[in-house]
Amino acid sequence: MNSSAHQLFRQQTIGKKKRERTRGALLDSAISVFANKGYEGTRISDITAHADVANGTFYNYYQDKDQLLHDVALGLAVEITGRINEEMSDVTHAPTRVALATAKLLRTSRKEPEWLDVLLQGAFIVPEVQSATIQYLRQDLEMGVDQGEFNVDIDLLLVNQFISLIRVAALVDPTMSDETIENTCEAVLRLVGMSTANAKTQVTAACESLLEA
Amino acid sequence: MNSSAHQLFRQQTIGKKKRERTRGALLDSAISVFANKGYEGTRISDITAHADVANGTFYNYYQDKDQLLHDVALGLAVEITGRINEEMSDVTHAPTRVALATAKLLRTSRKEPEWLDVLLQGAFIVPEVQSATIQYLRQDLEMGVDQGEFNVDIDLLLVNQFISLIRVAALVDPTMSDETIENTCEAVLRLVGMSTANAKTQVTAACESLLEA
DNA sequence: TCCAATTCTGAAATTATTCTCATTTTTGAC
DNA sequence: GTCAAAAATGAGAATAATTTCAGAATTGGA
Repeated sequence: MNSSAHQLFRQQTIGKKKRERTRGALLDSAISVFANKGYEGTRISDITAHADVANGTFYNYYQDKDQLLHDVALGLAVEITGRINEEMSDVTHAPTRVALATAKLLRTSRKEPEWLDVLLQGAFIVPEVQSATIQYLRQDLEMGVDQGEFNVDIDLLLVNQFISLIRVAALVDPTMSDETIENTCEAVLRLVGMSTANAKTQVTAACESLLEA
Repeated sequence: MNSSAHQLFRQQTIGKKKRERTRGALLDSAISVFANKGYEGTRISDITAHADVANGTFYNYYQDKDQLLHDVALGLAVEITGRINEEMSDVTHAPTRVALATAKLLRTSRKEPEWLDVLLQGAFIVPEVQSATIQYLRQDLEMGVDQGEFNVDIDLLLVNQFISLIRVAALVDPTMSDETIENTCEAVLRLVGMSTANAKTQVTAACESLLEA
């Protein structure tokens, strides 16, 4: 086994001592297996087989699947939100930020479909991952209201509605076509109270700036 | 066991011969157990214990959990969509239909939280249930576009976005408060391209007509 | 009421998965 | 290169869930 395209955690542990490298292999394998079989459907042995280690090795690192999901999903949350936020540090217009963040997130999912899948599984199971995921989003939404661009109350329901639109995109179109990305960006802007026309304009602008970069 | 509040399938099989009554008990128990433990987390023995029958009895009716979920979710889909459609047969204004159907669905969920939960689980696993669920919704959405009220393309992505907003309401607020219902109705109307103000108006009207009935 | 057909039962066989730990192998500091 | 510490191994014990089926119980039509 060990045929993952991605190498997120192994990348992060190159040069470190063996213990961390094996942990990285387990985490990377967990991403692939959770994404393909679902968290509930995954057996410990699926992960050790994928990571090319013996079954017992798992227990040198984690007591159960839950702890593994926690680490994997939180690691993904930090990685993904970190990258996106960094790339948007100079954008101050809330609708642009929201459209850009959504498009960037879905583009990540096109390149690494397993990442978003597992991140979202984690966000619905591990509270800590949910908080980490929601945090940035909420800021941008409130910024949009302050700027008079979004016309809606920001509460937990809205934030979860937002996240569920992201999830649906990955579910309906796992290849994550440009069309799906744009439609989803427009949908989230409509959700926060922008007109269809206005949403289209913002998304077109944001997606163009994405192609330049 | 056998402590369910609801009795959907047993109700439908009263008077029928034993075989159908036992099947009804299994189906009702499946609703409760699937809702509380999730489909993946449910053991055959959880269902037979809840239905107060022996373990082996399950195998007189189904070969595996999948077949049971199919019957349960499809039964719920028929029951729920049937009821709602019947009650709206005289409503021809699309935004009213959509707001009303959403509110009615979420009110069902307040009374029988397990029903919507299991229906939605089924809709994401059993294709036949998905079709049954989507069918009516799509008609109303297209009607809204024809009437010039909805300003958006109707495709599979949009329909799934719609359903995911329903799901989120049940997830975020299992008690399904009036506030959650209204907020969700407004959100779906914004999703299909209505303005925040317009959506509010439609939802207020629809919810009032709901209180009269 | 009777009794053949139907349905249910639950102990036990089967299959699946987790978890342990004595032993072997590898690591990396010196 | 040496060697004590660290890590990995994998067979098998423990636990868990599914599935079967011969016999017991129940049903409902006559």
